Amino acid sequence: MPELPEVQTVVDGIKSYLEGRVIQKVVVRQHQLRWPIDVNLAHELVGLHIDKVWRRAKYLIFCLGEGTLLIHLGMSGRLQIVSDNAPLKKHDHVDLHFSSDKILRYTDPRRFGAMLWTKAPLHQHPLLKMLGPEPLGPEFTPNYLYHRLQGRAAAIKCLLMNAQIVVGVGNIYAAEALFQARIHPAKPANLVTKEQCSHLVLAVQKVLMAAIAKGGTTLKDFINGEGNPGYFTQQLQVYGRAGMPCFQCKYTLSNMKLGQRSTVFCPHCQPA
DNA sequence: AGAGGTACCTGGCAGC
DNA sequence: TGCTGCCAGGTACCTC
Repeated sequence: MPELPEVQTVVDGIKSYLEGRVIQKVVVRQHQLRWPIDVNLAHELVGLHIDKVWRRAKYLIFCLGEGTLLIHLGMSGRLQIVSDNAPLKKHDHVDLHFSSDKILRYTDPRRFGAMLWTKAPLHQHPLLKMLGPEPLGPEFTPNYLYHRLQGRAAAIKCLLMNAQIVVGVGNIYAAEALFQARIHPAKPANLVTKEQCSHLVLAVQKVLMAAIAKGGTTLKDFINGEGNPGYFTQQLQVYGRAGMPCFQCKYTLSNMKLGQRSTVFCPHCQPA
């Protein structure tokens, strides 16, 4: 499942190939993603030059001169550079062709992803303008987090996953960061202390950077088109380990639902 | 405005 | 074996 580290890995992997190329042809086999792909997408994109490929939150952003292609991988999306005669699989929804024998292929079994074309300035785009700071950027500081949590009674984990507070922290990394910071996931956000905010900011950055470092491994699979979903799993301390002993204290890890999401934590290391 | 719930979708798995 | 039902996940949108 693509979280921020994997999206970053995808960007790092494809940008050097894509930047400077001109889109020659677009094939859309499945329009029904999270939002339907514009029926004119192919018509709009053909002939455009890819100036820049970058990431904001979990969105991949292709700057194409007169407009922008926004791609979200949702839960199960993949972007691969493959040979133009690579065999077509069931959920290969979109291909971008260039003046070479390689294509960019978008695959997404669960179709929670999105591919949107916009000519509006990016800072005004409704999907981007409400986003909080990047977790690895200079704005995400203990002070910032502490102030954003004031007056909020919701569980800290829910706010950590709220993209208006900070982007890119999904269910896995929220659980891992709270464990590292030794904060109970259900703790009301306004009761999290300044000191805990310091630990939490560091923990979020640490788990994300560790995963990005591991993403290098994923990158190979990604380029080879083999796909290995097991990345980073060896390093997970709590996620997916409910009922198993805590690596730190051997206490049995608990599971609870917060915001409809399963949340694993250690009742001993993360006291209420 | 904030909090909680729902919808979208499919593969994988448990239980019958 | 085959069916049913639940779960996982990100995020916009709806309701209270």
